[in-house]
Amino acid sequence: MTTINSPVVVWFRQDLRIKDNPALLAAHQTGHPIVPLFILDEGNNGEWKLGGASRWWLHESLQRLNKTMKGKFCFQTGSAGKILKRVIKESGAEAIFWNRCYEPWRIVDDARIQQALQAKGIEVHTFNGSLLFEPQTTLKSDGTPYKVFTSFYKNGCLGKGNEPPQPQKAPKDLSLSTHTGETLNDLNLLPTIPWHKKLAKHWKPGEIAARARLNVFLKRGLNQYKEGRNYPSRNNTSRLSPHLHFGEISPNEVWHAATKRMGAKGCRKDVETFLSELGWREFSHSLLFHFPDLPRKNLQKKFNKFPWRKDQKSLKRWQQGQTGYPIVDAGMRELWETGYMHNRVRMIVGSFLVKNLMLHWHLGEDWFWDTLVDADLANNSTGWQWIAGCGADAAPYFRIFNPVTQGKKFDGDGEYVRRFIPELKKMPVKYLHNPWEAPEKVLAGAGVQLGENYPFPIVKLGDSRKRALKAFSELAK
DNA sequence: CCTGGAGTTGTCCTA
DNA sequence: TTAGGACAACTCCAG
Repeated sequence: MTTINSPVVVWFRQDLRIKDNPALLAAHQTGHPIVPLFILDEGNNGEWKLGGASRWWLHESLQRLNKTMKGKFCFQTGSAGKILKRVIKESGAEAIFWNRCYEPWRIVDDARIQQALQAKGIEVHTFNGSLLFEPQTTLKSDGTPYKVFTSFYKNGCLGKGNEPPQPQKAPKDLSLSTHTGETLNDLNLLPTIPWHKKLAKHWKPGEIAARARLNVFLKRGLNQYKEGRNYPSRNNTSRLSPHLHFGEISPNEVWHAATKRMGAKGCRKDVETFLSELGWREFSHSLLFHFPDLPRKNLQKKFNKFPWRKDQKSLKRWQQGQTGYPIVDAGMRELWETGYMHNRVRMIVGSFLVKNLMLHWHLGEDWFWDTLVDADLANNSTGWQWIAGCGADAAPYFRIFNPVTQGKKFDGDGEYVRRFIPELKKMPVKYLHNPWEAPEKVLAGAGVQLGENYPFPIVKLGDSRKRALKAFSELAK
């Protein structure tokens, strides 16, 4: 850069933080004033437009980052390529910094933008700000990508004594430069009907809240994590997923903070299990990178002829938490109410949709995409392919979750179901997960009238299980 | 190239 | 009551 005092641009995307943000740090170290920029570019991501819950989170997160930046953020809407060119020209910037993103359309678009800017003599500096290890660096010795988690994790990214980088400090005394743009509200991220107010009751987006969440988890959730993470009414899961998705906290920071607890008495297994969840995040991103069709195409081709049913009515019931299976309905209502669902329950509702209802995994994937605050292309696609059994390292087809067994096992006292299904609040625990089997007297005593204030099961477990097993086993032939 | 062990999270039946 | 095996075969991966 030749011109003294010419600004540099930092293009923020899924790295909405100042600590351990390599692009921001590098820009800061140039000594030039920084134009912090966010572009809402919805033109190039095909059918994966930001979901409703994600839009709310993004709005909140940007608002907080803008505050950290003393209100100097430059917001823009439109084509990223065009806007970058314009902002760079208008501001007189000679360099731009960003952290890389991994959605297939972004990889393509970013490469194009980088080339175009460099052709104009602009310095472009890009960094890894979102992953412990980037997907192109973790390959088998024959140069091909891993398809099995355990090998990927143990021999791949953590192989040969590899350790994720230590997090870097937040730059002090940022020198910021204003550039005219739109306001945050102009991005129109919030819905017109204020349904997002309920999300705000359960979540606090932003970097400060993300770090606070991490600390609460380390203090209260990590102990007994390995066991406790399976029980949806307990507070053992980290709930860091949306913070990680939007880059409000870096995986490096989370990794090293958790690793420090390894020495605590009896905590080693818990820490290891938690770290492996970060490993799954890496694995998902690796799969998406190497198999960009992952969100829409069965990784195992033989699934292309699977006889998915078409049944709008059942889909609706599933979405609304009206299937008549309490643990499934509680999960779907948790999702609608809070923008989140406990991991074990995600598997239960997923298995139910794909196996018991035999509806296409894309339908579940789409619904999660729209309603989850942690909606993430890599994690969402990998998860649905796994539960449908068509992905890499997938669940065997005969692994069909029984919602009653799962409910009794992992929500034995029914606390979770009662929390999200008030109409079953008074059901005795013996019939809470299978109210259709309760004697009339018990139902009446609990104020439950099946078919009136809580539905009868929409499918029979035994029959639908057999139907799925048959369909899945026929695929092999 | 060959070989053998293994693969996140289940369920159901039988003895 | 509980523990073990069947469920299916295939692909992946390391040596």
